[in-house]
Amino acid sequence: MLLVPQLREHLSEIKAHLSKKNFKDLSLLDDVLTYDDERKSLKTKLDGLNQQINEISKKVGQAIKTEDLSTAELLKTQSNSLKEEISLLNAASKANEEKMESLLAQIPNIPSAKVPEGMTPEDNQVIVQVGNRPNFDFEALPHWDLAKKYKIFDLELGVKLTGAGFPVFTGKGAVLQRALQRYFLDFNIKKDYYEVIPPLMVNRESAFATGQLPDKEGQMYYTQDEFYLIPTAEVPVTNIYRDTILRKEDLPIKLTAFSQCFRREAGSYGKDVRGLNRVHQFDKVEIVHISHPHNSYNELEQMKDHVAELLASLGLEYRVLLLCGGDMSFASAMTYDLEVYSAAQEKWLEVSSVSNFETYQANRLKVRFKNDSGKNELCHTLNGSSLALPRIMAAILENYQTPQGIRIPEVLVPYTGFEVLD
RNA sequence: GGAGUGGUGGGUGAGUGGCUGAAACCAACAGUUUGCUAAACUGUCGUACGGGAAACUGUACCGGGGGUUCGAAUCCCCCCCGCUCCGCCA
Repeated sequence: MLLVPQLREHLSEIKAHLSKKNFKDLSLLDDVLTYDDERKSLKTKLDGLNQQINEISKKVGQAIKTEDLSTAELLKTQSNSLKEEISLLNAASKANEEKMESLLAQIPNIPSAKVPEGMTPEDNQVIVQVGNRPNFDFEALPHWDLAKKYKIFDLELGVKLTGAGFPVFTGKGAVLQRALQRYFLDFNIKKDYYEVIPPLMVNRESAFATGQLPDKEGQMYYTQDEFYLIPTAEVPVTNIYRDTILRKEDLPIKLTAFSQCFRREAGSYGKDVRGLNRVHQFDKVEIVHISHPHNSYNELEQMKDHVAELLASLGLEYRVLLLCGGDMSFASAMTYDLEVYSAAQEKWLEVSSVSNFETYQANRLKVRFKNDSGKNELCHTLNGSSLALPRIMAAILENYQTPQGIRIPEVLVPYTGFEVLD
């Protein structure tokens, strides 16, 4: 959520930046400020009335002590008449704040100045493109065909066990999947990330704090115990620091976590969702930073470079996109997408998305640190995938295929124990 | 699932109606001193919002919500969560 004082101070700039995000409803911002004015004036009135009651109550106590019962009775009547006024104002102020919150929740994060203009994926800026694509002198198969040929994963079996979009990894495919998990984690740990294994279900508060609720409720699986299955490890991991005040020296906090991720992805069908391109349950290794506001964009660059290095180490051709305003997510201030080229599908697959949320999440999370003047200040939060497994798996299968089997990238061989998947 | 017990500031923990926004201790921070990777002493030390240029000041908050009362951390009701024992299971 945006911060109202910022909104007040930089209204016209914020409006200008938001239109870059294709956000049309700019009058919402003015409405928020109107509600905020009302909030303040109600608060002032209420505080004054409460003060009066407090003073009267003290006098009642004294009067009773000195056995001046008639004064006490008189004061009680005064207090009672104030109470009616207070309960009216209380109701008004509650309604006011709820309305203001709900408006505020509809306003997306402000894109950073560096975010390019644009509405569609075509407007994203390609920052770098690295690596070579394989030249096949045979007919290259998409990964869903390779999966059948080499028994790597089985989607039909998943349908039997659960439903569409729940792949069952089998044999060497399962080993490769496990190798990827471990390799990614080890790579992150070498770069000073601290590993956690979070719960796969979270409560309502956690889902709200990172912004999954209320807007994306339909995207999450929900259990009878009122827990949400996590759509990404970002949710539990970032929530570790919910409602905390950190010391400046603690920053940045760099965490990594492997988890299964669960997404309902309602209403998506067709070619883009074949094979592992889009599934309901998948594996992902996530990185999360809690950062000092002055350093967060530095850290965004580091995270982006970190993921790029990881992709390069797998020998995959990749490119880095700086997303344009219109293609960014609601809560992000700036996002890099990393994509690998799938030679057999002949298209780019998004395998990581690295974002700086600035204070947008931190405001809900209440993650703060003591700044130099001793005041509590919101941290910035960032996160990214490092990496999402299914599409990496797809890209490895497709790009490393030979007529004899799938070659395993060198860095993974110590983890798989075999060099060719056949 | 059954029974019991409890939720207070960064932590431990006192507090059963006004003198309690909250003792004490620990941690943290600042300073003094003896000078040596430490100890002792002194001081500071919750959060949010409002008013104010500021010093400062007001209000709210003792798991959450409601109620009783002039006045609630303290009494009543509902809900949530933790812990212990039993049961079940890995």
